[in-house]
Amino acid sequence: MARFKGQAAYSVDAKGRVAIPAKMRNALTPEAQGTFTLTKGFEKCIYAYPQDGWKVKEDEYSQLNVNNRKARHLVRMILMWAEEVSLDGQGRISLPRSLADYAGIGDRALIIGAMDRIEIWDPEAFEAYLQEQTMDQESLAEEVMGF
Amino acid sequence: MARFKGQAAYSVDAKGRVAIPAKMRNALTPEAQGTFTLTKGFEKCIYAYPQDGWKVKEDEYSQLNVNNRKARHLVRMILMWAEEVSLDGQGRISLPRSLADYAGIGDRALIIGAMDRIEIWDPEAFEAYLQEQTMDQESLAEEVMGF
DNA sequence: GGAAAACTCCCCACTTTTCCCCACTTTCCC
DNA sequence: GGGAAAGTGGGGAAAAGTGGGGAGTTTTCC
Repeated sequence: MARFKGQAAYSVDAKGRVAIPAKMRNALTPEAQGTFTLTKGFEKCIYAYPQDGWKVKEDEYSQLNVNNRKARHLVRMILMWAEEVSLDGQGRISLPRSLADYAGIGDRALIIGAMDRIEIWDPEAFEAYLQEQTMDQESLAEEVMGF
Repeated sequence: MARFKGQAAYSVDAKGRVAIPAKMRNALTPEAQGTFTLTKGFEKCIYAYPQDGWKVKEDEYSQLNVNNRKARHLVRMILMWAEEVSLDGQGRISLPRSLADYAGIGDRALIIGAMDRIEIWDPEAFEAYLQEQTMDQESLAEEVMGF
């Protein structure tokens, strides 16, 4: 499965298209077939899963208990915003209006590799997100990874 | 896995390239394939992990739970600055602008071997770092290793 | 129901950046 | 001292990024 890393800012053209960084395109496995599934991120951004990685996510959701009201709601919320997009000849995808609006994306987008997914942010929204995060990286690493 | 040691100062050319000392290049295992992953160091410098060493780090991060807010943040902070670079025919790598800026690197760079990684410093920033460290080496060794 | 607008998915064209290769200088080491 | 390896610099081809045209389809709205 592809592992994404790095970050770069790209322009979003009048047609709502953004380039996916070449480094991330090259990290895609052939199984992904140049296709991503986009969904709402937990933060104010768009998550883009390569097709093969999304399959795994779907399997996880399908194992949730349908008899649990909260689980049903979660699956709805995630799937209702999911949309499949493919790279065009120039290595771009087009952002669905609804998701771009949710993430507050205008004519620039910040693209961040985050392991199994790519995140697409409005540059200013990302700045704001960073401001909210108070914990320094060393303490965070200590708490999360526990050493 | 490679173990790096020693230090040397090199020039950074107009294209942002620095030579990796031959001694460190020779210490690389074939598995590294002449490739490094660069990230922000905890101090004001760039960390360069050989590809095989970085793989181990990445495996740790991939096991973090994406449904945990702090874990998501940590992965973002680490991976967004991570960039893969390869040695060119002359044994150089090119420093991404963003990381060079973070480390304050201009036209000279100090390259230091630090076990499983290489550190790339601005010579003056390293001087300043040394000034800040007040504890002498003997007491340091006692505190860190003398249990 | 039909025209206009919007959207999608192909292209092609241009600019900028990256990277690969060649050449020269310096250092190292026998 | 001489050859090889290491370090430094730059030119040019190829790739990446950006913008737009236009055909075909769908949606909107009168």
